[in-house]
Amino acid sequence: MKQNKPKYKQIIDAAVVVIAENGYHQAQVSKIAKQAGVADGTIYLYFKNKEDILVSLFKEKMGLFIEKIEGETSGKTKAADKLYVLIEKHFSLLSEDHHLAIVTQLELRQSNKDLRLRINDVLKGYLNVVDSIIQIGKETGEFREDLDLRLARQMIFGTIDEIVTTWVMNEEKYDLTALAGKVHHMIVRGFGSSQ
Amino acid sequence: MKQNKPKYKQIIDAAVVVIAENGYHQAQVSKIAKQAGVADGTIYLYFKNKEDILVSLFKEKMGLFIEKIEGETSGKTKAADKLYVLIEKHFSLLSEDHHLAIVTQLELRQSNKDLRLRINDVLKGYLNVVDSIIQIGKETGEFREDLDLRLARQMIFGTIDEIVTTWVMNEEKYDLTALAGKVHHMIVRGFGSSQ
Amino acid sequence: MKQNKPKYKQIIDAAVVVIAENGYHQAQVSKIAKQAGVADGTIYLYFKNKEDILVSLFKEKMGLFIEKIEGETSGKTKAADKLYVLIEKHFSLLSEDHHLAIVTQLELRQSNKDLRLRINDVLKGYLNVVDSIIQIGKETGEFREDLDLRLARQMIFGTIDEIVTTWVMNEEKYDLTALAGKVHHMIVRGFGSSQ
Amino acid sequence: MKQNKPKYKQIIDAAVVVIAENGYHQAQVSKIAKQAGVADGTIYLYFKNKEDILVSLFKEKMGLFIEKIEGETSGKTKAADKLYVLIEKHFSLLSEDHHLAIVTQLELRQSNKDLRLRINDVLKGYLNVVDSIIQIGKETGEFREDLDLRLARQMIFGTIDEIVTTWVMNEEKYDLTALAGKVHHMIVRGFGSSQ
DNA sequence: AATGAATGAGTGTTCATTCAT
DNA sequence: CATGAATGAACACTCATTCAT
Repeated sequence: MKQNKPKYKQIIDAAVVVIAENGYHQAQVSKIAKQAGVADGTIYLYFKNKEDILVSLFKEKMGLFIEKIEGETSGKTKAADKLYVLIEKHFSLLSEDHHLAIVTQLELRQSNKDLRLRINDVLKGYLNVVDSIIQIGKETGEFREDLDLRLARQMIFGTIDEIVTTWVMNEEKYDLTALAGKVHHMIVRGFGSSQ
Repeated sequence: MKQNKPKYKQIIDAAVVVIAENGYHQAQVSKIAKQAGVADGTIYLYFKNKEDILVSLFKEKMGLFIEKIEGETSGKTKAADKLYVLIEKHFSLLSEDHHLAIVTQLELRQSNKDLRLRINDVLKGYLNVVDSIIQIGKETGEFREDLDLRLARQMIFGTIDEIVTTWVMNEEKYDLTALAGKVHHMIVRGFGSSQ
Repeated sequence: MKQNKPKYKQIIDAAVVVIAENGYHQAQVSKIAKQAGVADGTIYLYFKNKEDILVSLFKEKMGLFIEKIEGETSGKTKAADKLYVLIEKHFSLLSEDHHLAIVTQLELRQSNKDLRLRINDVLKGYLNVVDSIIQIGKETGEFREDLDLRLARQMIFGTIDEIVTTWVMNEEKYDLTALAGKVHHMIVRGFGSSQ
Repeated sequence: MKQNKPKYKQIIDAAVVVIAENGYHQAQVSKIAKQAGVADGTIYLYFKNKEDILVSLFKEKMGLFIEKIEGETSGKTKAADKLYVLIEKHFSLLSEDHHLAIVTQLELRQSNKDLRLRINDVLKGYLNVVDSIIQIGKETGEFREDLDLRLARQMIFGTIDEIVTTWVMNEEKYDLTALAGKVHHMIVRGFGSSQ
């Protein structure tokens, strides 16, 4: 398994650093190799081509991301609590990894359509977690019965993603994780004054 | 004012078509020139460089977009009604312009950080409309007093944007405008069952 | 017609020089461009890719070659005389163009199968001239009636080509053209002594 | 002697197969190693470098080739008969070894000048056989006294080689060996009608 | 104003060879 | 003897921009 060889992870971590610090279009393979401390050619012993590095990067990092979030949400029973944990964890995980936040929110989005389609595939794992939370909420009566699953999922992901992206673009000047409560409340209770 | 000369608009419209049909990275200046029916060099009499075409494109189209939405929302008194109109109009305007939808939702996002910052500047006009609706809602008591303006804005924009992007990626297979009501309800009332 | 533009010929002539002096595998596009006094990119305004330069080179040069030989042979009536002129002209034309001789006899043969097939296509023009001479000879009774056209053609071309190649590999140390008479005699009369 | 170790021949035979099936430029050392059933590095225990494989290949195969032809020709007394046997054997040996025919006639010619010079060295053994036949013919009066040894040799080799190459390029669709008689007659008696 | 020929900087990938095990 | 992971040099081609006409 190539995934277990140390150089595989070494190169992926190097790619995150290089992309975060130089931008997507300035992340040449030779720069990644140098950062990883290997020769250019060595990259191609572990990855089919440059795109494969980027997809693998996203898979590895997003895989861990989803795992952690799944682990945390499974500790809660109520859908609303699960949702809170998801938001809070999403924010905190990216707050803790400056480079990864830049890469996933800004740089990787500059990739071409093919790459973005493959990235979206990986994202499906995350969206499945979201879906199951909504489903549970509907079943327990916490959420409206007539809630549209797809739209609800898109609202949750769209809101979280937009908030994180703005935070990254603002150079992470404020405490993202601290916003989790308010965001959670907006999603669950909406804008309306409680009457 | 160059903006009033016929070739200015001609080139921008050509850019929309070329980018929509070929993708951002295959939208060479020479292709845009050909589509516009002018020589390559002529482009540079109206635009400083390629980036300038894209920013101008976004400004022109988004300007019209904002104008129309502002016009429609001003016809409503209540914040919730204004918000509904904004969502409905946002969906319908993009539904009506296939090329523009592809360009703004998919292709232009592949641009580099600089260009995206300038695009965000243009977007501020739209976000101001959103802000004023939220503000009105808070003042009239329609919306919660403690609603965080920035977060609310990000939720509205993030939700709408994610829904439109998914719709475009799904090749616009379903009726986007028909979703306005549900989306509006989710935003204003949240997921919670009405108690 | 691109073929009439001065830079087209300029680049082809540069390619002949560069290949002759550096060898096929050391004839980089940038070297050819430099020799031609144009920018690298200019090459691609006149040629589809590197292979296209080489095929065009062969077409142009071999085209002239065939034209001249056809012109000279048509001045003779008897097949044997035509054949003599063909051999003599073949030798003298390559004797006069040192660079071309190296390129066609040694360097261009290092190309891959695809390119060689396209080169063979061009050669067909030359072989047609040979064929028509043999045909005439057979019709006039100068040559044996049962002479196999294909084999005779291959003997003529194989002999001439081998002699020229050896001469080029020996660094053109002797007078090639002076050999025409003997070669002609060997082909027409064979090795046999008195008949 | 490395030449006697089993892996030496194993690698050479692998090279013939790989070059014949993939072409000269697609015959990577790693592919040859795989075909030979050894590790890449093992190649370098038996050969100085890649070029050495090819030269050795040519030496081994051409050595056998010359041996066989020498053996057969020595069984004849008259020069013309020896020449016939040489042509017939040359054709039949290559007809029997499809891979070798492709490698010697098409693929190995794509090598660079250095390699071709070393290949020519090996070829000298073959040309010496040809020379001795011509010499004998001149001495016995079978061939013209004033026959130019070098040109006669080049005619014989050039003719045979061209005929074989064409046959290989035509995917060996016809019986090559059957042509020996006609070719022999053309060389010895020429094109002229016997009067 | 309009043209379009010319420019030239920039980069992913292959593969012969080495050498520590 | 044998291995095979690691090396790193080398190059065709694109395309935004310019400027002489």
